[in-house]
Amino acid sequence: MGIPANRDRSQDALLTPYSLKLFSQVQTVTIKDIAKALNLSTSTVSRALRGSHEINTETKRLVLEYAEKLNYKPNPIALSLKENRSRAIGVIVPEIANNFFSQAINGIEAIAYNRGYHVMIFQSQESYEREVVNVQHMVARKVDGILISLSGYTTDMSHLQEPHNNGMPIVFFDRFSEQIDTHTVIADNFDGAFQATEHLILSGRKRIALLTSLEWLSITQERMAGYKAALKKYNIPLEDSLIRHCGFANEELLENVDRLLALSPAPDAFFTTSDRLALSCLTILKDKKVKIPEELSFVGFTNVKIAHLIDPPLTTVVQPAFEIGQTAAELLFDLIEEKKKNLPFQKVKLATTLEVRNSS
Amino acid sequence: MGIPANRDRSQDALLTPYSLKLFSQVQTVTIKDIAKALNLSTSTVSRALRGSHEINTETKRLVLEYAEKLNYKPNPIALSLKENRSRAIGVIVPEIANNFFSQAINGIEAIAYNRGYHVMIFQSQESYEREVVNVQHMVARKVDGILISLSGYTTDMSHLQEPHNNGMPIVFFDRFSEQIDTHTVIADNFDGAFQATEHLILSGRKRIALLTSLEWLSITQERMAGYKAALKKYNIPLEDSLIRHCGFANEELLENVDRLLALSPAPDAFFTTSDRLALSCLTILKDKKVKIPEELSFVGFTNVKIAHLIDPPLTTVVQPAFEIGQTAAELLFDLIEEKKKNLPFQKVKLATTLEVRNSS
DNA sequence: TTTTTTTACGCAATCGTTCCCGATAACGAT
DNA sequence: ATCGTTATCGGGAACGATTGCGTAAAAAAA
Repeated sequence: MGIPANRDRSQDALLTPYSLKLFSQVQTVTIKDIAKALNLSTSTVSRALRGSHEINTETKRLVLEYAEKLNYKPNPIALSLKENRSRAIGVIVPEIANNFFSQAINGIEAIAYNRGYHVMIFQSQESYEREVVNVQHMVARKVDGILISLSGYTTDMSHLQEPHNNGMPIVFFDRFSEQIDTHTVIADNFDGAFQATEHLILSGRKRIALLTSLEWLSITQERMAGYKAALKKYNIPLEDSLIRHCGFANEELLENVDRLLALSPAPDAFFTTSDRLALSCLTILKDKKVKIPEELSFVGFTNVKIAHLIDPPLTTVVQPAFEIGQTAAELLFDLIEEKKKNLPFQKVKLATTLEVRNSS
Repeated sequence: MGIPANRDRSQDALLTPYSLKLFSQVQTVTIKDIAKALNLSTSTVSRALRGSHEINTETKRLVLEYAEKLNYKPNPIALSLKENRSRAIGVIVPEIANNFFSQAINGIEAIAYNRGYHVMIFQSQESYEREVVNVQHMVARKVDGILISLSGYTTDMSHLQEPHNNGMPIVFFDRFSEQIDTHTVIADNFDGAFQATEHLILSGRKRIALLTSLEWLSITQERMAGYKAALKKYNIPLEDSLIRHCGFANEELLENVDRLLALSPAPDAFFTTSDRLALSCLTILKDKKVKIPEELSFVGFTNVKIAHLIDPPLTTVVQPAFEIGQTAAELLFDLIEEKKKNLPFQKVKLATTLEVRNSS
């Protein structure tokens, strides 16, 4: 009986709980508020706020003062919508609970904050699907650029290829893919692995097991190559059964360690090429009462801060994580600000250091 | 002379350098594109996309199909601008390179992703100023809620008080302040410290030094209280000189350790109540060749994953970091979605566990 | 004094989306 | 024949900020 079609909506409005008004939004001062208060147009206020010369000095003063008084802050979302950018960069790492990555993030943030950019951090949790979702979210949120270290299971690159083709600046660090032509920043994985292996050889080890990450990862390939090169230099025959690839499950690692220890002759050294592997592997070996370094030398490839506190103090290849983050961020900003836009893409390689301790 | 007002724009398009098209923006399909292509209005398309009943089934099908084909994704920025929300929550922690916090973040993300929210992670780096900037940025970006563990130097709360008063849902975890009335999730710091101290007492220690964080922090207060309660229970006199507060600089810690060791009689146990303190302190003690646990028992309050690998294996109070993150996130979503809006704010306390190892 | 220039501001479009109103049929009921 | 319903859809105003263009008045040049 004469009930309008939108009855529900008006009722909704009436039924809106008080708390919604109270809780739903943080009111902010807008340029419009300032304009109304000072009897100016929004365009004038806008120009005054950015100090345009075509605004009267007195007017500018009025606007600036009033804006200051009301604590006016420009709405970054409105700006993003208008300008298709966000003054933020996105970072994707497999996990932040990993010293290498958290240090790299610190390096990135150091550079970004200096340049007035914000950093959005995402974890792929070593999941390809999560990585895709994160990339899409970042793109949708109009980040000005992306820094990424690929998840362990990322082989298809179309989620990065598409934004890359459309002009989104992307820089790889640590784990990269050749499929996308852009800047890359990595530790000198080859040399790090070479040094570690050479160190083990020079300390008398001959059957050096290599426990390494998923085979197709760039870091795995490079570290494996360094290992092989060192063996070759010292004429030690390469034995495939000494090389084991591990995913991210602990059982997998346990099985691989078992197989290695079951070899005869058994290996006399373990070189594990990641944070996670090194520590989990050490745990397993200690459980098995393997004496380190007497029965087995042990070298890690990790950035744990407390390698020296471990029993035995852990010999480890350390990556310049902070610097890697810094460099990657700098290269990204070069792309974003199109400084050196005609220069070819670089592959920056930063030196690792071998910290020799008692475990080898 | 009859030049239309929008002449500039068409010229712009012509004058737009190629590189701008190439580099500046990732083009996306909008609702307008779909409307134009299908000869519909944007409102119809919008409604069709969200399955409104007042759109013809056939029209809906057309729109949905076309949107699918062009891979239409709604622009979250436009939505945020319109709806004053972002479907994202913000997290601020002192530092992510800390197992407790990174585990808590994982707990938060687990809950958030289930609910279809994104998580924005920020570090205060134990700096009050950074914390303020981060909070403001999150508020400006219209996060739907904030999870925060306060920086070590945050005493003034106005940066949180203001958004809180304006209805921004905020939940504290780990480090909180009584100044803001909202949900809080913490480990049972009192009980954790009590257990650790009691454990030391029962194993025969009498002069237990407490190395703890900045005095005014909630966690410090609680842990100190637990320590004192345990002493009292066993009638051990409280000695102020055994309690030392440390900031975040290493020299400060070194000085405090020196003073403790110089006491006579010297302490026979160290209880350090944070990740950072425990590990740095252990490093110092090992440098000084202090024998643990013979000369000195040592208990930490940390979430390092490799406490068992340390020499000596570290006795430690472990906080349920992941669960703390989960619980905090759940409470935040309760606030956001106004489920239990009339319930009083809770202070959730989750049990810690004492993992006894050789260092004590 | 007349013309030109400068100064200082407002108008309106735009970014992508939603949603409040209308508008226009078709249809059945009076 | 008139009217109210219902089903479908479009117009246009928001959200907050920027910016090209137009233009009045004031200042400068003629």
